[in-house]
Amino acid sequence: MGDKIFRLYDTMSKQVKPLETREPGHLRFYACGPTVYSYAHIGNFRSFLTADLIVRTAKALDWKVTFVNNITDVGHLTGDDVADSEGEDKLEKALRSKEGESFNNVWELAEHYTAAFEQDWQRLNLQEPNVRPKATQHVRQQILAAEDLIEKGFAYETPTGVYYSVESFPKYGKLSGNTQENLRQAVREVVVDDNKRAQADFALWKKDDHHLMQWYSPFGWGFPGWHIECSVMAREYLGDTIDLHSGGEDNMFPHHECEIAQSEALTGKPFCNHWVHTRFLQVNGEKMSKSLGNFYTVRDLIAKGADPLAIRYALISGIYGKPLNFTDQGLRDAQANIERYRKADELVANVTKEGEDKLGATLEELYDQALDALANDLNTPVALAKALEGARLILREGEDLTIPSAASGKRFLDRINDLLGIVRSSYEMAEAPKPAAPQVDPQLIESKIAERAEAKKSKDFARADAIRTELDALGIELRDTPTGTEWVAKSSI
RNA sequence: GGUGCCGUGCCCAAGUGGCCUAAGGGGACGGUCUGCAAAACCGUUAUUCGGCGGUUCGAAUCCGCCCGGCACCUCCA
Repeated sequence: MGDKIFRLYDTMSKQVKPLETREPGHLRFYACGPTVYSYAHIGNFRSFLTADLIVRTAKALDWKVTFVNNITDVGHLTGDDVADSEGEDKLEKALRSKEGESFNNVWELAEHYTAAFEQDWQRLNLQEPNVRPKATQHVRQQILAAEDLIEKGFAYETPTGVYYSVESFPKYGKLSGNTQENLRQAVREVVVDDNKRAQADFALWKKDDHHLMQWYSPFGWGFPGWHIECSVMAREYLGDTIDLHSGGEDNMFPHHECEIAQSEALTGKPFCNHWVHTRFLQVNGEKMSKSLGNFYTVRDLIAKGADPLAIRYALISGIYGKPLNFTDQGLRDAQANIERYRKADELVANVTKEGEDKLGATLEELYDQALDALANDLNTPVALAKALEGARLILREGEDLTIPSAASGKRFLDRINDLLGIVRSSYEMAEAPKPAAPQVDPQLIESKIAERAEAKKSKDFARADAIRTELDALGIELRDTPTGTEWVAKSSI
């Protein structure tokens, strides 16, 4: 099994190629994490889910994985107005905004959103990274890197900061397909800083003694540039050359381009052998934006009654390299599928019938097909189709499911869950397991169900149906099963 | 202007030269089950792949042009 090939599209070479590890069977993987100035939205998580599926696939191939996902808790600049001079800090801006009013300072704000991010991460059932380093805890290394780059002739100091000289690194632009000539032309319209040698030069350190987050450096008070944190943290936890680096498509330029320039200038070695970028998520066929009102955070959707695993399912139902259209209908589709897995999972847990194993061989084959699909440029739709086919095979047996078949079924669901994370969450949810319908008292529901059972017993079906209709209006759906009546809260999504 | 991704049934979405008269899900319709429902299960639902040309024995898949969507080009995953 260890000889299976894991193919992924590589942005640098613009082709699908085998993911290779410098140390056989050990993947060193860095995924760019969030800037913690607000709650993560589902588009952020589409990108993190790509990383999660890569980790899961690699593990399923029996690789060892060292996975690093950073937290950017330094504000940097909003860049909406002036990019590299006096732009506004994102954390500072968030601190002043309405939702920021409850924080005493930027540090508390960053901590709050970091904790929220980690919670969302777990709710969507992503596997924990080996290291989740924070930019603020690596400022010293970032300063040292800036000094080192000056010494090596790749950077220079000005009255406003320390800048990387793009012209000193001829490969700059290779990842994103930009030429330095194009960048010169594009940048000229946006940025004006006469202290910089070339306008495309980017900051390693910003001098600013008014910034809410500032540190002392040989260059005076200030804060590090955005790109240097990833170069420093990737090197610290994964070494000079890493196997794989991922991020959203917007990270291609400038962020990853700058990382390459910094890291390779620092070490003289190749920085990364394989680049993966996730395409943006669209919502109802449009760009997700606050002004269009189609901007969803993970917690908003959960608060509206969406099952976290359904959100996960919906977000991985398209290939990472293509735009994916997220719709309410898509979320409901996902919900229906998640429920099927839950049903199958329940079914295999309670079996008493003796007999043959009728499912083992077929399920084994389906699992292999699902894994093959993921190993083939992370083809999640095919993997999900195979997984669902297996779940249906289990459900089809129903009451006839034998103990050996159920054991095979359980093994299948366990392995599918390790691979795709859609059967059950690895994390204990502190919140109520039954989402939505918080306004309905469960005791009331139970008493209504009991009342209805009496009515049914005395063949008063009109009364029974009336109770069912009554609860339905409250958002409670009844299901009569051989073992009694169950209820589910209807999702409001 | 430069650099990429994409356009498949009512909706979402695989497939990227023959196994495609196009996977899978949702929806709809029919059936099993049920007092009736719901859930689950079974079945039906694209001779066609944005448009027009071309290459080829053969194209949704390759090439050209056109139309449409998305992204990046200094800090939004």
